[in-house]
Amino acid sequence: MIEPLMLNLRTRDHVTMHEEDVLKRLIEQRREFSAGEDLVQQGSRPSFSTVLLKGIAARYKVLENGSRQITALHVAGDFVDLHAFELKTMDHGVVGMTPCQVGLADHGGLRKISETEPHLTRILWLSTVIDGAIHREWIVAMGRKSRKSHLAHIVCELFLRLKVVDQTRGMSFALPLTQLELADVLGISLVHLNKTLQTLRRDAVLTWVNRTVTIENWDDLARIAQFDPTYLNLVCEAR
Amino acid sequence: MIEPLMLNLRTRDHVTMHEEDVLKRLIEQRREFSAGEDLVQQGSRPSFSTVLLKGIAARYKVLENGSRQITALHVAGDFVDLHAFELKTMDHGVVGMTPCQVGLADHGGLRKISETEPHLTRILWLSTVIDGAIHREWIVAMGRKSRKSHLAHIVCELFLRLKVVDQTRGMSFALPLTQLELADVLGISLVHLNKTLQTLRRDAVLTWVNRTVTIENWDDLARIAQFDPTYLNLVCEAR
DNA sequence: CGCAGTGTTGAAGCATATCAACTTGGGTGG
DNA sequence: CCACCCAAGTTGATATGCTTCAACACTGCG
Repeated sequence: MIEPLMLNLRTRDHVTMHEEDVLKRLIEQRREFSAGEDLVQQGSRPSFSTVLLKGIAARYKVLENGSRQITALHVAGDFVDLHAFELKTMDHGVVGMTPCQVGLADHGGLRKISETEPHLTRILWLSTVIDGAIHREWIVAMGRKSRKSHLAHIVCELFLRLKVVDQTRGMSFALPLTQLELADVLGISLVHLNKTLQTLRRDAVLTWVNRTVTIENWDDLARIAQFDPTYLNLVCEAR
Repeated sequence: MIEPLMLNLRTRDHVTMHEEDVLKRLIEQRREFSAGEDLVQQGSRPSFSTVLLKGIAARYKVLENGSRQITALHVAGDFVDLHAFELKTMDHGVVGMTPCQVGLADHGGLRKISETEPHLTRILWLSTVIDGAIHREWIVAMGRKSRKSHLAHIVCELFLRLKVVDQTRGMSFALPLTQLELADVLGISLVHLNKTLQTLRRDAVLTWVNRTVTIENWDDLARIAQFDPTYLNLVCEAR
């Protein structure tokens, strides 16, 4: 089922039953990946794009010295490499942070959609452009926010993105990452991430036990993060 | 004339004469901005997108404490806010780093193109997706590279992007930014940028005098930057 | 039971910010 | 034409943030 994808898209624009049908036929094939497995290899030229249906995945690059930077996190309902339909060659890898179930969208089928379904094409285009907006927000957080603020920002963002696809419970959500993986998101060391996390716990804005984050005080968390959700485009309007 | 835009697009894919005509008719209106002026305001809902035809512009966000982070640099031939066609609301501002000449592409016209010109639509989509690829590369540089490496990376990237639109002379190009502006690109302090720059000069990989950068040793510069141009998609293939 | 992955802690050293002063060069008004 | 001014660049000193190294605690699992 491509439910999460539909929840994701319908948060931003109306999608007709016909368009939903087209997507269902596009994304017939399924695959499963275990945690730590690459969903997409850097340098590959995939003939299909991948929609995450279950789990959490990350785009990443590894540098010469072996350090890794995660450039994006993806949740159910996200295309993890729709841009590959345009770029052809993957300039980064995508790895599962958890066991992942995905759907595959053939590039031939996508091309056909771009020829016959202009509105649906714009919606798909939109979803790549929202990726870009998130990238920009991450750049701002990395460049000009404190690590504490950056971490708070990531939590705020993940909460809202997971809420869209119905993966939150109250103010809690599953965050089955290790601290090392989170450090690779922020671009800091494991030790420093650990200490930064503790400052947020000490401020009583969140807890993170049993791989589950609970936001205890959204307003304070958002204030620490200087979080403004505009960039997530959680607004349904004609595109 | 939209020459730089055509050079930009034709580097990535074949563009027919008909498509060029369509773009010419789309981008009829011109505007001029002086250095330091906003081309696009954060929070605005523009009814057109902006192609930079002359000059250098930057996307940026300003935080509560007044610090600024530049999230992208744009050169002639770049759409600075094509994503606004999809996102509707600008989540960041765009400012001219130099006097800028731009062309305006009406969103109504873009919508029409998306209905009638699928191939051209894919090319425009591609250009937003390349923006995203550049964002990711910046995230990697900010998170996991040394400031020296990051700065070298910016120089390598700008050189290749300017070469595409014929704005280089040999191994030199105009870089009419102040060090303060460059510091806002890297997300570091002005003082530290200055000292980082000097390490590159000491390594004799580049000079920067009279607002002109000359790359004295590309191989060393690229090695310091760990620069791999794949992400710029400087490859002409059918999209 | 022991092992491996994960989380936590403290200490030492390097990287970067901040503050403050000084230099340089081009532009402008007296 | 000179004196001045201002923006941009440069430099050194000090303080803070962050990394690295190393050790130890906890937990789930074979």
